[in-house]
Amino acid sequence: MTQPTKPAPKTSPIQHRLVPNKGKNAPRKCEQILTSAGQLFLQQGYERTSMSQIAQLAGVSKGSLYNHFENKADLFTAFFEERSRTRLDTLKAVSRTPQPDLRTALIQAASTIITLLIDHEAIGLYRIVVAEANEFPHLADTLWHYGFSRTLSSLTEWFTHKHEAGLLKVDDAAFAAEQFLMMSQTRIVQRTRLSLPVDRSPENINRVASAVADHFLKIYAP
Amino acid sequence: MTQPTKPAPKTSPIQHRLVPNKGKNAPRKCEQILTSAGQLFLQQGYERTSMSQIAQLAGVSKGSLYNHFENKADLFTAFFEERSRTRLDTLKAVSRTPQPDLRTALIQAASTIITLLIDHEAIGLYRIVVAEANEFPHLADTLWHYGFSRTLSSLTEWFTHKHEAGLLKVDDAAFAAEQFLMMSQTRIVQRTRLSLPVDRSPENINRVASAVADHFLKIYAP
Amino acid sequence: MTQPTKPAPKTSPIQHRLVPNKGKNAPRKCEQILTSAGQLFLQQGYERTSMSQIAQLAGVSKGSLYNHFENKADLFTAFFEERSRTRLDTLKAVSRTPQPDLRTALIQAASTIITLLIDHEAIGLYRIVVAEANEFPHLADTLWHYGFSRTLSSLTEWFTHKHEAGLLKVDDAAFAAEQFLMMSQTRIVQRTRLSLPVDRSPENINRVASAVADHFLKIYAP
Amino acid sequence: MTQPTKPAPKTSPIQHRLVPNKGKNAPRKCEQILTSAGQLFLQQGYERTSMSQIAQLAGVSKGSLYNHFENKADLFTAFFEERSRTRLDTLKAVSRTPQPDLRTALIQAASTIITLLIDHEAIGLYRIVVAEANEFPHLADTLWHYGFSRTLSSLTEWFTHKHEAGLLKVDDAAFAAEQFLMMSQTRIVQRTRLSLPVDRSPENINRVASAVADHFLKIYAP
DNA sequence: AATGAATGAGCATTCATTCAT
DNA sequence: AATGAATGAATGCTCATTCAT
Repeated sequence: MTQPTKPAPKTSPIQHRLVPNKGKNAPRKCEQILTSAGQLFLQQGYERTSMSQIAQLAGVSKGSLYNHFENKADLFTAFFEERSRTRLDTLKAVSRTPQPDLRTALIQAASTIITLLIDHEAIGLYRIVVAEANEFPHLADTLWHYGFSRTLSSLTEWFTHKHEAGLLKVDDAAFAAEQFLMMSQTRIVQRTRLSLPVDRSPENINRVASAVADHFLKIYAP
Repeated sequence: MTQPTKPAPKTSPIQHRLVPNKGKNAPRKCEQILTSAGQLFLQQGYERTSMSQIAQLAGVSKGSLYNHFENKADLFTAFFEERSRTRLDTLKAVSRTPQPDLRTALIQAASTIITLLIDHEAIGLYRIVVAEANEFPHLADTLWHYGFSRTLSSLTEWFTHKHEAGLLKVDDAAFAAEQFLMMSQTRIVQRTRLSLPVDRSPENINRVASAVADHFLKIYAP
Repeated sequence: MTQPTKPAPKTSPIQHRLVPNKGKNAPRKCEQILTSAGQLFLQQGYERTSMSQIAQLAGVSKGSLYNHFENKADLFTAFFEERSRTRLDTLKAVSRTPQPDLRTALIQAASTIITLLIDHEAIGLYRIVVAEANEFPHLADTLWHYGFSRTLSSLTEWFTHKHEAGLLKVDDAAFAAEQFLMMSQTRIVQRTRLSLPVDRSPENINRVASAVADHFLKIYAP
Repeated sequence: MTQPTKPAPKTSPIQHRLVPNKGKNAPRKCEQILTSAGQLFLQQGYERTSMSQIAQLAGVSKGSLYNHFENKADLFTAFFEERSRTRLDTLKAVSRTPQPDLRTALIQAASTIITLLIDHEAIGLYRIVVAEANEFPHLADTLWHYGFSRTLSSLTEWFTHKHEAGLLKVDDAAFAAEQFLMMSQTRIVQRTRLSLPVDRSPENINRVASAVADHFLKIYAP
């Protein structure tokens, strides 16, 4: 390898090509930068992360950063979109797995949501959106678009289907979905976001998820 | 303790911050500084606010800042505690006003919570806590202590009382309180925090509050 | 020699710069670069013009610049020589057009000189020579060689001829030529060079030119 | 002395106070910076001079520069105005010294002008004005205001006086003044500005000055 | 207490130039 | 000949903090 900072060539024929890529190792630099930037942005936020730090962690020169991204804000946005897309992709799959009965399905859905939302990276992304809402208003759009929006659509569709099947009585399925998402954030997610001490064990997650499911059924039982 | 740059012994993370005051206008200076600092911190966050900016807005010299506060982090903490205390004081009054029937009381409580939480300053404080959770972990304690904690106690007490009166069937009043608080944040509060467009009219607040109350009653009706 | 970063032997400071040309559109690239470089150098000066800018304006890659020119200084010199040669060529033609009487001829000569010297590009070249006199001392030689030198020779020859014809009494024709050139720069040229507001209308040019001619005749009338 | 970089206290009760000055050594820092900046700007021009260089030469920290001047452009402007004012002050005194006869006076005036204009610093200031005419258009105004304008007024007044005394026949004294100034720049000044080799000996200056005087008299003799 | 000049480390960004492709 | 990613030094400037007055 002629490139000193890159230990292994990527052989996968399928790769994301967000950046023009002539040689075979061009995308690696870009990914490397994005990965390092992400690590730092998530940990320290936008302002506390310097371009020098990113360059150093990525093992490239400071000038290289500017060959791939116009400026710090651009790099930040690129990182955020990429992470939002790849990270939250799984959220939309909530409720996909078929379950014998509705209650079990709801518990599983709530449980999945909680688990996903207290994931280190999801917390970081949320933190960033809230922190930089004034400076980078479009981050919220991105997070909403790739994150909540899809989850909500998925849940809405699901509830509508159950409504038609007579298993639930949901007049405003969209609001119900939003409410379900919100109720799932009670205690564990909420406190985790504030870095407050909280029991995040699977047992506790399941306990909260069960309560959410039960309460949801009480509200929307036909 | 949790403050990064100042190892000084703080006997309690939450305490009333009083600056020695000899002359008659000494507190003026201090207040002036805190007010200006608050304005800027809430608007731009910790990192983006410089001591020079604060000094300029407060109309004092840069050096003066350091006569009243050890450093930037100390000033920041002082501002945050003062604002949390004075601002969120009202939150604890939720549910105080007596109402003819329970549903109306719940609607009013939810409505008050929503209105308080989407207030410009409350949003700013929340933003700051989330943004600086890594660097200033004690901010969350402060916010919790002065904010949610009291509201939750108040609600818990209320629900317990209603339970004993046979008007509700609440086994875990603390969880119910937390859930009520969370449900109240559906849609309006949640989206406002992300700076997403949302209808914040009194009518819509009331609509959401009513839904919260109805659903809460469905869950906890005896 | 006089070039700061390039020690390469130049047999003469002034020489025709020809770049090897194999294909048919090779000179195109070179010209394109020189044209774009010129545009930028004249507008912004040497330091403020970056190689990236030049490459972008010329529509070539940054690397290409270095295939045609050793470095920035070399490109700058090449541009300056080419422009000096092609631009100031016309200056030598001053006094060529035959006129019925001497006064008319002098007026026309002064008028031509003024018009040429306040031309946008001539001003730019002068500006550059003066600005970079320390860093690129040979620019002055080039400008002198292609510009003033020829004009002065032409004028000197002309005055000598008139002297021999008894129409003028010029003992030091070279000094007279230099003086004529200098007097022609009174007011209009001088102020234009400093970007000061000045009336550059043909009428005013003619007025100044007439004054120059009349005064010149008063000095050197036989 | 408490200040390490300042070897001697200024005791003079009269001093230029362009910058607020509470202590006794505050103005020194400012002067020190201006002096160093001037030295570098005159030598290398605006773009090639860096703030670091200035700070280093002045013996102050880079940050200090920004306590006294808003930015590089501001420092540059301050330097230029101060130099223009103090330097060219003497120019207005041209023609002040009484002389037995007009010719001698004219020679002396021309000689003074030439000597002043080929002074190292005057050349530098002129160079800077021409070089930065696009970026800093107000420099020309400053130079004109403090330099040529006053000289021209002085000469104009002088010529008018001689005209009224019947010693000259000058209809447009202002133009005559401008012409006298321009003629004085023939050869020596002109070439010096372009860094071209030229004989700058007092004898040669006197020779040119005499020619200027004689020719001027031929033009404007009554 | 109050001031504001001084500091020097750090910031984002640009630059001319190189070199493997 | 042409490309454009890579480099690392240098740029103008800001920052929290100190300290003599």
